[in-house]
Amino acid sequence: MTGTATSRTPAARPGALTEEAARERIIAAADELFYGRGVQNTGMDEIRGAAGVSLKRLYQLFPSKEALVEQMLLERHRAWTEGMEVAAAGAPDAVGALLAIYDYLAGWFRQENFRGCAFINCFGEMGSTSPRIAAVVRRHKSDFQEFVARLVSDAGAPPSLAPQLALLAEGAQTTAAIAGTDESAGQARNAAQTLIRVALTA
Amino acid sequence: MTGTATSRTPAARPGALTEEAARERIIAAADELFYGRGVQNTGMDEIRGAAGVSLKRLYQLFPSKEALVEQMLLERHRAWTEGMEVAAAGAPDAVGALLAIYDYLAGWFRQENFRGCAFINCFGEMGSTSPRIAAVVRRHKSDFQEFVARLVSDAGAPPSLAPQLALLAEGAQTTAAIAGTDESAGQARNAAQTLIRVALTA
DNA sequence: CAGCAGTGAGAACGATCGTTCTCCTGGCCG
DNA sequence: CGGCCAGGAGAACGATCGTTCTCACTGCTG
Repeated sequence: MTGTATSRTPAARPGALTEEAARERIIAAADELFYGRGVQNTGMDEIRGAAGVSLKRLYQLFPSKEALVEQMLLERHRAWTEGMEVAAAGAPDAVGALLAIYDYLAGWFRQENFRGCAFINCFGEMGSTSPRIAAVVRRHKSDFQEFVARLVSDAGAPPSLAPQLALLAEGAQTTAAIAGTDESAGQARNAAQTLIRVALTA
Repeated sequence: MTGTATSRTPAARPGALTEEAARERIIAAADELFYGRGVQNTGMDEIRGAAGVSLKRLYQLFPSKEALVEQMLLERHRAWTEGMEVAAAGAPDAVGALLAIYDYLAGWFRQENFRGCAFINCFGEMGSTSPRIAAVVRRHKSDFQEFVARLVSDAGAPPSLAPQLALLAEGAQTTAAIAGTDESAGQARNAAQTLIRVALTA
């Protein structure tokens, strides 16, 4: 606003990172550390080190730790939504799309850095002190509910099936995180199959 | 050990609390504060204030914050197990006992201080840094799995039903916590009813 | 009655951490 | 070529917090 008319992008500095690149590296570092170790067990200094930026740059792009957590959750939400939609789109039919949810979860659970749902973890850690974070988490969960409801509708099943299938997915996530195994995905898938079959033949 | 032969209980001091009473008050305060606000958002000083004991006494009874968290979780585990067993025992038959799980959850969700499963919350907050806490959480969840498995066996249903019903209970807890409503209990109950019916008529 | 053991109240300590500030270096524009 | 602005590295600051220590007191024991 107050700049001169020639507000060129400083961008292409040789040794330095472009703003976009710095943003991405910071978010990636925040995701790995916050998710892997917990938000409160990770200092901003560690994020800086892992991202390879200066503290100044870090605070220039994200005004506070809370804002960084929020942005990393939003990015995770984007990736989750995209992953779910791709998985559903690859299924042969509407019922297959619903079951694909649990196959997607199974693949996630098998990743060695899997530590449960980042949203649930952050909610437990900051939900009571940060309304912004709590809102992002609620939004994520309600978006997932809507996603499942859409697939249920496509399959021609009654709407009451959707929250039931969502509960199975939620339970599978926390169970896999705590037990440290991926079997809950298959169990949820089997239960979902039964519920879908009954709902469709009613 | 090194005390004199007359190791009497100092117990009945007029103004002071007995060791047992202090323990209970501390655990109660820890439960309320740790659960309501998160472990890391609660200082030992606040626990002391809420329990009405001195810091010295507090550290004498619980050698560290981690130990206090562990003991409060163990107490919660006891209360949860007892509540579940009472709820199941009050049901007319084995299927009713399984469904009573979700009624018990519904009652819990409606409590105004409900903030999700304390074990999941603590796991997210300390699971990666405290093996002791992680172990208590895993034990709690596996005990619940066994409890459900026993009821499923009593009902004459195949063992594969048990983890499915447990997933519904887990999902209902996190969903209720984040959404702030109790409807997930009813949804889980309905889904459970369907799964049980199918499992028994197979 | 003298002494001691345990206690309450709270100060003190050491560490951590979120955030800001200082200093310095190196391109870019005029 | 000289001033200027952006950025990097890291020190510094202020607050919080887990844990321990000090000190005065009280009720019991011998």
